[in-house]
Amino acid sequence: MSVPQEGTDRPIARPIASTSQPDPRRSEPTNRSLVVGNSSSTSSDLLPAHHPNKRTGRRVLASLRNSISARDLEILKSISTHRLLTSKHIEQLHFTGHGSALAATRSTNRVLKRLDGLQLISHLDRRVGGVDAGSSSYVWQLAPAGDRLLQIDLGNGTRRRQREPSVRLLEHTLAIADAHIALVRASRTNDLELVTVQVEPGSWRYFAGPGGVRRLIRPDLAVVTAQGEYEDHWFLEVDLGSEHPPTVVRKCQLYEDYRRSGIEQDAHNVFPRILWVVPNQMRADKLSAAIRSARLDQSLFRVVTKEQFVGVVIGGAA
DNA sequence: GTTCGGTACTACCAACTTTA
DNA sequence: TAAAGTTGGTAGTACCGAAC
Repeated sequence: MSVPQEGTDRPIARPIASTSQPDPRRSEPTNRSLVVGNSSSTSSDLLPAHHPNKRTGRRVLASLRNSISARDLEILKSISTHRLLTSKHIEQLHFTGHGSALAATRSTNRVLKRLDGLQLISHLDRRVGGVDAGSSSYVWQLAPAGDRLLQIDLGNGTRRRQREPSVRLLEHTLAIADAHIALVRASRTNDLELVTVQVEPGSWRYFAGPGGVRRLIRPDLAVVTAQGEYEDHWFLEVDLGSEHPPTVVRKCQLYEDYRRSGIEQDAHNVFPRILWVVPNQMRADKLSAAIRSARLDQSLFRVVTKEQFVGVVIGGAA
């Protein structure tokens, strides 16, 4: 669902489902760059100048790169993109052609164990508290070697610092991955066409606030879907029920400010609808009431449960 | 507290596929 | 063609929540 720019309520390439909302565009965009975290340094630059294995390390990584399959590399890229993924996430993304679900799971675990053995990935220790009952999946992250290998492959030089995530960050990161993979699965069943999905930090948007102050909105996902003749733009905010409604309202206000900048409309002719994905109906009612009670453009926001979320995206203009 | 059922994961083995 | 790698079936362990 997209909110059209005033005066140009349809995009150039494709008609867009839209709300009838005036668009008070104001300031000229002063900063439309996205933060992608790239730099021009090479992987050998990542090692200290005095490092005794500065060149050997790169050769080992190059050898590793040649020894792993294309699927292995895609798995590393997926983990890098999301920072943290469970075994089940990786199975749903990369192990879809197996004879049975059990076979897919087994194959997934074998491959992950092999990549773990190569020290390209590592898993967190937490395995307790799965869905309803039972153990939860392993949660995987790139190991330093896996990170460097990807930088070589992608020609980037920025490494991510390895650290144990907090429980809150872990849950939020995995919930975002859940949402992304739910869309991927829907696209596989032809329920919708997934045009683009940007995760953080690619989903971030900078804009100029009052007085030219640089401001930033950080959607969890920036998604463009297509259905038939229509293309829908969304900013997804995955809510775990941990933020107070006033905090959510402040974020909504920030989205309205960004909309007034006109940056998104200049790029796409439309402004995305902001979709809050919440854990249950009670939370949905609470956030909806908070947004209603604030001086916000109601048509810009939609609050849905995680069970309703894919259906709403498929519905587009719903 | 015990039992049961659900989920995730692993080990072993056999069959199949790929590669040198 | 043989070795190596991959895949799938079966059986088992570990862990947790729910029911009793």
